[in-house]
Amino acid sequence: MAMREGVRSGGRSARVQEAVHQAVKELEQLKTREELTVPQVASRAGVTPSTIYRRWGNLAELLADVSLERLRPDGEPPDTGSLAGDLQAWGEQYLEEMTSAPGLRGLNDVMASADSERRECCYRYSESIMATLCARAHARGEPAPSVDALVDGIIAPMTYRLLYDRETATSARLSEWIARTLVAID
Amino acid sequence: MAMREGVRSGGRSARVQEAVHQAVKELEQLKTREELTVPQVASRAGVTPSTIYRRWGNLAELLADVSLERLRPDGEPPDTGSLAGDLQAWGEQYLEEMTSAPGLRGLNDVMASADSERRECCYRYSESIMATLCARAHARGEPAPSVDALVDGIIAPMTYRLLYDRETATSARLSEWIARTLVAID
DNA sequence: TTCATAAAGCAAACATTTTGCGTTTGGTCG
DNA sequence: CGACCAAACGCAAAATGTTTGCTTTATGAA
Repeated sequence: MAMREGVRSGGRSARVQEAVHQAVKELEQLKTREELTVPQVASRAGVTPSTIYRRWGNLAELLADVSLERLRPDGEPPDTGSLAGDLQAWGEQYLEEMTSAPGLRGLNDVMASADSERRECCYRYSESIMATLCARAHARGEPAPSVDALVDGIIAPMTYRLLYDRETATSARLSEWIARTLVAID
Repeated sequence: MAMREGVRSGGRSARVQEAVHQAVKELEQLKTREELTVPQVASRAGVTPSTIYRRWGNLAELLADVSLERLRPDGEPPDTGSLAGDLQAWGEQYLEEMTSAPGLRGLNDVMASADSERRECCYRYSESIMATLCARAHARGEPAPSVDALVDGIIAPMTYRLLYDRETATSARLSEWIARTLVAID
């Protein structure tokens, strides 16, 4: 009875998804984005191309789907004892991830996807991390800006620089963004 | 002698480029991005597909190339008498452009391009506008932040919200970004 | 176990992309 | 000005990728 929209969750369907994702991850390391094709992925995953086309639509969506997983934060950000410290620590690690070849490709794959929901998903990841750090600050009795202010003051310039002018996405600048954002607490 | 890299600038080459760009602009209004194909564009431009493939590589790059033109600022931003006013006026107009269907598509096309140079180009457009407004402020004897501070404080959150959470890219928020950025002048 | 149907396989039809080769045409230099 | 070289284009065949109709498999619920 709990069947809604007729989506299959377990068994073969899940196995195929897993195999295809795995195949993409493996092939990404052997080939550039340009020379990666759906038939290749299908063949390595032991699946027919039509399965991939019917499920993901095209290569861009498949890649975005796989990359979104990689972009999802996997653990709690480290607690350094202060909001500024937490932001710096988390930001530096994020910058490092995103300036690496796979991180950059992941970012691009998500940006290239026609499905805007995926980008919103990235946004929500960042938002939830900022909320976590904010909550921590409050628990410590530390004054903290709103989550929106953190997103606008730190996430936005960091992401903007990563996307538009990679060279300037540095941890030195990160410090400035943090400082500016934290002095402006109402 | 002024021939560098052997790129053709005039004559047929330019005519073909113009025809292809024109064809893309026309077809964009009749079809969605999904149903637009290289052969279609070629046919409407009176050109063979192979010409397009050899020159642009693929549809994504062609669309990004065309969209980059649209994104280029075409005139001087209006002078309102104050830096805050200039930023608000320019920003509102930019937001309006970018939340429209063609503006959004243009933004997406550039983001989907594999060529990062195009994104850097967008960055430079914004940077030069901020520089213009800064120079104006200086001429008036008004205190003004650095261009980088304006980019990080205003362009970045505006672009970030446009890309990741369109609903929140509003002129009300723009006012906040401007206020925050201008009070922080060193 | 049985049943209904979502999802996968298969293969043919279809569309797009690549490529080799001959032709046109800018830009430069004698 | 006229000849030359190479870039860019056209054409068409070949290779490759994508879509689609139909059949088969196997999940989840009764």
